Amino acid sequence: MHEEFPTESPAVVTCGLPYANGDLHVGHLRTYVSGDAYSRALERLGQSVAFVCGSDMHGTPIAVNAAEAGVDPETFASEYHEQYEETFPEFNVEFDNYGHTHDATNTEMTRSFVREWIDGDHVVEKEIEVAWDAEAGQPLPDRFVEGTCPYCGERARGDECDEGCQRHLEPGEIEDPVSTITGNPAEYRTRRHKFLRLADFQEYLAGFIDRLEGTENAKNQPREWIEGELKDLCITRDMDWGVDYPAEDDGEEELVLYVWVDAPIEYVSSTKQYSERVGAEEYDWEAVWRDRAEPTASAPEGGEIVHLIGHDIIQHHAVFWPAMLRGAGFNEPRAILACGFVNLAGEAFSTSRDRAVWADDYVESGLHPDLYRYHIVTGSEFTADVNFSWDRLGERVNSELVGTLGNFLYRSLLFAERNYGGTPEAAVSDEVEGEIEAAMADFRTAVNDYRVRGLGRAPVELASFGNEYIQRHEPWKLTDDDPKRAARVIRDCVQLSKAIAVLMEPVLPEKAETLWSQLGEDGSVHEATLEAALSAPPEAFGEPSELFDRLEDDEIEALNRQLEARIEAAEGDAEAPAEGSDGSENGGKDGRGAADEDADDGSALEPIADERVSFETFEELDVRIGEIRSAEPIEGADDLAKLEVDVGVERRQIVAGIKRLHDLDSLPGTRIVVVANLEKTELFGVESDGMLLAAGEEADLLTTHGGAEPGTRVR
RNA sequence: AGCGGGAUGGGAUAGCCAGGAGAUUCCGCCGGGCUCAUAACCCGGAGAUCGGACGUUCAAAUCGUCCUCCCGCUACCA
Repeated sequence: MHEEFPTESPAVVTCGLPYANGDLHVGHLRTYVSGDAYSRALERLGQSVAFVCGSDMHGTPIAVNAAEAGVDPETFASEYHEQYEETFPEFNVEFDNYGHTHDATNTEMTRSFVREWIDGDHVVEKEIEVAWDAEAGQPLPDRFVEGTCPYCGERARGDECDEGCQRHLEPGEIEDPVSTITGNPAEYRTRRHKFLRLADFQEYLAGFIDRLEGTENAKNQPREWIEGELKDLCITRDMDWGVDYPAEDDGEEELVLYVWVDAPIEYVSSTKQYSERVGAEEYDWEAVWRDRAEPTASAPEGGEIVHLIGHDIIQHHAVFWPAMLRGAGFNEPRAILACGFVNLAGEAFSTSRDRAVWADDYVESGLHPDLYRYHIVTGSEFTADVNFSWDRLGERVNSELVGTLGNFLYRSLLFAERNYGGTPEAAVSDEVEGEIEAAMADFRTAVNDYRVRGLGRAPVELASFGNEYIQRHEPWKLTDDDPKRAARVIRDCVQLSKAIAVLMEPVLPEKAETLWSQLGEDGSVHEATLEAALSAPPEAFGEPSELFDRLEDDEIEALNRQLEARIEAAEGDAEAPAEGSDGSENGGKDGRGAADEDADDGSALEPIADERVSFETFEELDVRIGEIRSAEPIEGADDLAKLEVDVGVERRQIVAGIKRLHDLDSLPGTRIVVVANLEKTELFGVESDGMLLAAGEEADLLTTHGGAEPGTRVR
């Protein structure tokens, strides 16, 4: 549907904005390295391309964490912004422009988007009830309120019943709301908010999703939203940290735009900044982003917009974002590439528990950035989740980069330099030329199919062919007997080396540049196009050196030990989940704080509550001995089991979260302790009439010591 | 619950959209070769009923239906 790369019109490649609220880890870097590699690959094809990004500076978590740290949000976010700017180049991720959402370009751009929506009559105002913390004197947006789900009775966050029925909750719906900031009950106040009427774009989005290219997950997942009913998107928040809503009258001065409004617009702003720096003749941001053709009903005209993101934010990019662009008369994304997450031993990183491999860890390891790049880009399919392991990285570096790639290049160039002082005079064989052409074709296909992984494999496969080729022709035996043939073989190997340099540039940019100069080339491989793979290298070049060093076992072991110790500390320990581990500097990273469910996992004992309850209050609980009669898992639920419990006077059906923690078959006959007069509720569609008591994360069931019969009251 | 992704020799992973001999690459294992090269490189071998069942087809890892298990998303996590 879209024209193949390279196209006449300019392209822009973006990466999801890092949220300026914590340190970067190797999971984040997967996206940025992939984006960098993809953008470089487009350049090798001769595509005009800008690679842009910026820090996401707004939103409630930053505001709250800044307040906790006693600084203003701008200072707080700017520190992380500056840190990111330093970190990316350490991984050879080189943005053409790296801005942030709080700069003037983005603030103005965002407001102009919103004005377009208002002019196009896509914005509606509604009065909604928002949760309010009287003590803190502030509204409680989104996750800063917790309470009880009105539908299923489970504990829920303000915006979503995350533990129970999974329903999205509108502001005001949640029962017994409590502020996660102060722990006080939240009250409700009526506020006027602005909404983007997404339904206006329903039909447009249906067409868009059919045109969208990229990874399968990005093309398929949004269909659920687009084909369903699109709710109005609340685009304002009661805060003072953010981009001010462009007020046309009084009374809205306190509203800022929702962080997901100004964040993606930074893609446009950052491109504009790049354009302004290099000049519009060199790169014109409007030619990319503006829909300048007659706005036909279907596809707009413009440049090629390619977004690389983590697969957690597909919806924002494939539903809200194109609607936002469309509503403001902008071009739409051509492709979205959504990558999988990096895990540790099958489990997600937990930044709050320091269960992660941080960008700094890698930098401090002294390993070359290109090694990480190669490993993360080629180690698995882009969309798949992947386990990070130093062992695996070491194995692949030693066998593929040192053994196959580095070794071929070194033996070829060393042989060429010693015997011919550079490139021997001979023609490249048809076989080798064909092999290089095939590799080039694979590379082009990988770019056009958005297979980032394919980019890194092409050079190693060519080197593998080279090793086999040089072995088959044994030039070291030919130098005396048949010098002409030897020269031809080495000429072939030198050409393969040059082709490898070009092909490896996207994934291994710094190493490719070193190889380029070893070949005696002037200029930079970063300027070369794919065709250079077939042009002759300079006649003379100097003695090469090994491009990659072997990673020694003890080096890897040391990194492994560090990581294992950290995982252990994160899992088992009682000490120091949040504030603890490495002091004040870490305070920011724990920012998601109370809302972060994995922060309070099997950790320190919580203090006994200060507030005492009266004996009468206690008496209100009817706690009884029960005996489990049957226990069966609830299909589809991860943790829930349906129990039938004999409480003496009657039998009760009780749902409990013990599916994974106990062997259900062995439970019948077990005496347990039950709160018998708890309100009935429905969990996962199954009625639960009572609650069994269990201790701790492992749900250690409370039972009896003597022979108390079912139905006996517990006091 | 809905949606998305996944299950492939001992481990890790390709292949699936466009069906064509049981399949890629890396690690590990066994045997051989070579010595220009970083104990590297090259060749050969053992090892898998491609998660399960049914179906479509001359032909299924690949297409369809159902099932099991894992991971993720569901509007503030890359």
